[in-house]
Amino acid sequence: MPELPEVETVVRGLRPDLIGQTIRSTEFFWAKTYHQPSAPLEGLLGRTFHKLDRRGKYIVAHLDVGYLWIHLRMTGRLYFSQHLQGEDRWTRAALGLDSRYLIFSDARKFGRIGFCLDLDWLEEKLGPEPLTLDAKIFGRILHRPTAIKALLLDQARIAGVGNIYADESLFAAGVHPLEPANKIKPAKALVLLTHLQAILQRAIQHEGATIGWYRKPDGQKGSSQDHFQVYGKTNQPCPHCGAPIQRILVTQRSTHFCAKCQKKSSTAVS
DNA sequence: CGTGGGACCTGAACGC
DNA sequence: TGCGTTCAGGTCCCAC
Repeated sequence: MPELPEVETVVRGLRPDLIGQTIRSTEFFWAKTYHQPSAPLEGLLGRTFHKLDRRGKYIVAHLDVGYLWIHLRMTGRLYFSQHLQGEDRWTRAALGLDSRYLIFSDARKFGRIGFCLDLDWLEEKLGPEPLTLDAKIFGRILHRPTAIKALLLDQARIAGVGNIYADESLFAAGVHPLEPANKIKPAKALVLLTHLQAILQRAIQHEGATIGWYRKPDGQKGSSQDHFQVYGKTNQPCPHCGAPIQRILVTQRSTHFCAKCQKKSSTAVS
């Protein structure tokens, strides 16, 4: 599931019900879900939720002592249940709260949960938040010959953008996904940043995109997928010019774009 | 230092 | 029906 808008939606959905709750028990049905290295699991017992935030694609809960973090990766879901085993067959962890469980369900088992006493490691790992990124810093990030799509996906450069919203933003801005970032002129970079932010904001308003596994904590689907222009639209007509949407691979990731609306300004990139 | 490939996993969709 | 293949919103690790 999980790009910035989906994670933000999950955080907003959980926040009112989680703040003030105390962790009474912890259960991990799939051991690897509890990320190592992490502080010992017992440290979570008796901890109270003070604040729930998002940083990039990480959910970060501020406890009275330390931090609980969760990364949904591809198929992670979070919801409340009266049952330790959750409501589906993919429950990997359960945190016992005051009167119910916070369930972590994750079909592909890629998701991770951890407990730490500081967030320095996270800040060292992640670039700035795209929604509050200013043009000057964005311009500095583009000062390298990397294909722009690869750069948008690099969490150490910008935190939170994933495959869908990278494709959608590049299309909206008319930038070819393989365009070397340092070939993008400042004016065009500003257009890209503006579209990226608008698209992420709109996706948050639509409560994320449900293509497969993603659900809001209340079990409902998001509707952001109804507004995609190019993602997953291979061979369908471009909404601007009617040319068929192309699908290529960029750093192993499926990439959708319109070859007519998104021209490369320079020669091919490897 | 950067990137390409494989690994980590399961399930859905599709071709035969 | 069933088998095989391909693909998936993410990230990590290792070889080059």
